[in-house]
Amino acid sequence: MSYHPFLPPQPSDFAIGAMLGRRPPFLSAVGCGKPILEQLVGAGESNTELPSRGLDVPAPSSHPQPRGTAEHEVEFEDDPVVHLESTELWGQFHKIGTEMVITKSGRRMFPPFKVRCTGFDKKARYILLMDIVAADNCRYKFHNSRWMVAGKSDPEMPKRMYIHPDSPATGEQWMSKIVNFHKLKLTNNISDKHGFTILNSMHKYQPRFHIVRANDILKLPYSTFKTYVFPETEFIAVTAYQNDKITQLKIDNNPFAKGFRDTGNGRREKRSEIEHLKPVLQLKVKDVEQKKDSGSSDDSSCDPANYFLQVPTVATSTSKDPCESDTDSDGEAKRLTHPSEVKSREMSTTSRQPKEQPDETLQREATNGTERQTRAKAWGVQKSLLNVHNSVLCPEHFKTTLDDGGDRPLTNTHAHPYCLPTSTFVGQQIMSNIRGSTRFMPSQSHFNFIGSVPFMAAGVLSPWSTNLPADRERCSDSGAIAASNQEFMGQLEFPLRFQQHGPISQACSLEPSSVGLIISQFFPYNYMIAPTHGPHIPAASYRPRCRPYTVPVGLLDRGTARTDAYHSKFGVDVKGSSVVTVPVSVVVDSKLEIGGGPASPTSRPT
DNA sequence: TCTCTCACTTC
DNA sequence: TGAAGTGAGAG
Repeated sequence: MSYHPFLPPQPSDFAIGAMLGRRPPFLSAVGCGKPILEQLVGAGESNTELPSRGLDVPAPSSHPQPRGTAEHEVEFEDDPVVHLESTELWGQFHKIGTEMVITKSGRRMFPPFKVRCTGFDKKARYILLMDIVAADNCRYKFHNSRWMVAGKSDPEMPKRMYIHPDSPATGEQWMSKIVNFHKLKLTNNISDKHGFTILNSMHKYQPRFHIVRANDILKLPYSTFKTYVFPETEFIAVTAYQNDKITQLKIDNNPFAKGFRDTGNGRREKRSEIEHLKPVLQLKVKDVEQKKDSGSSDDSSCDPANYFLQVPTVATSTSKDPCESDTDSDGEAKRLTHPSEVKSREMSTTSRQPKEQPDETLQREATNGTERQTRAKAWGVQKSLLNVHNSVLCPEHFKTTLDDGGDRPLTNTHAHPYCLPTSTFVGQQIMSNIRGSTRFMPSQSHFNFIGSVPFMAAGVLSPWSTNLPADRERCSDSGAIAASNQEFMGQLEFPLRFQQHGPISQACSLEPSSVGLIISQFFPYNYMIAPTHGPHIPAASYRPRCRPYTVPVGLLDRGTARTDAYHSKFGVDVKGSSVVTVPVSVVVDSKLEIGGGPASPTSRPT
């Protein structure tokens, strides 16, 4: 069975659509906390059993074979299995409700997205990619210590797909290392020119991992995609942390935030101490001055240490047990590769909590909420609060994905990706399926003349990129957004835009005259390819300051994917069998992360 | 809600 | 040594 990302969704597309940005009918406001897995297999496949406690898995035979066309059956002789690393850590975050900070200058994800791959054909070459798609069509707010739906989502940001900088590499190389996507950066800057992944704040997202068997990035648009989703990596993008527990978890686990750990000598304590010291110091200085004026002095009173001793201990809302030593200076590598340590940390974290009564917690959190509102009022942004629906998302919605609510650690099942069966996407299909485009209508000739299409640089307008604010305005209400989406789907228009040239730190784009032009017209992503990649792409094809191609909304994410996701039995990694299409604008690092292999001379060990 | 600066960290 | 990655906090 195959589908095309630009064709109207099929009835069975609901579940994946939920994850890919299309609002699923069962994921509406109240009580929408169905497990993602349930969403995945429940909507379109009514006869599909849900994995009870993560153990029972629908037999693959009960699902339509998610492979692509027959020709791809032949093409794919491998059987990739993907395992998410740091599942313990992801699980800890997921239980609370993972938040990822997005900034204008770009922020990394933490926990980092890392996978371990097996089942590759050792000799074949693969391209590994990652993208982040909207998990639903909702905007959220953090209210009363919970994430709640706060209305319809804002218009989608331009989609970008991140190609792992080692791509393409042989299966042997990929399998020899943990594939790390920590260089991927998140931003809320819609006009970002670095190739960062652009997200909307206060929206929920789901990272996806893709495997493409191809020996050349230029072949991406014609290649078969195998897509993997790890529900525990779902997160809400924020410009500032909302949940103190997430903040503390990040501080506890991210080496770069070590300075904020209570047990360290970090700035948090120092700054707090200084803040508390200020009045004391001022008084003391005053006192000293007065004494000086009176002709006397007190050396001891001039010793800052004495002032320090007079300052009460600073307590934070998420204070840790002072007895807990800070032995995590080894960095994330060690931390993330020792689940037992992570687990013990989790227990340690838990052990800190009992000192605080639930009521106190609620009271404190409510107070925090009040403080936030007060602050919001002060800054005159209360209107956003007045405009929410207050629809309550299942309070445990983050927890429900794979957690059966029992004692089973999230890790047990979180390691298993859920393949997203999709379909095969080839150029001819595009040709036969696209209709009604009025702008940059792809034609067969585009394919025939790949490589000879003139370079069309900056300046081509698109309502999906720089015009997005206008679109946002037009879609100021949910109906308009839906209408907008519908309009886009209905017209099947493929506006194209080549962004202006600009500095690119995270990635560079491919010279559009080769294949980018074609790609940019068909795929709702930016295609950004690193200039430093191996011998597979002629150096002449790269233009370091070249632009990514911004193409609008994720059509794939608008209901074109199929729903019959499935996963393997508990304890067994899921085999990739989804075949998506459509990459699109792909972002690639200029630095390599997995590596050391012969085909990746510039790579370095993780 | 968001942006910016700061002091701290890792690498 | 310095670039880059952190959350806190002010605005």
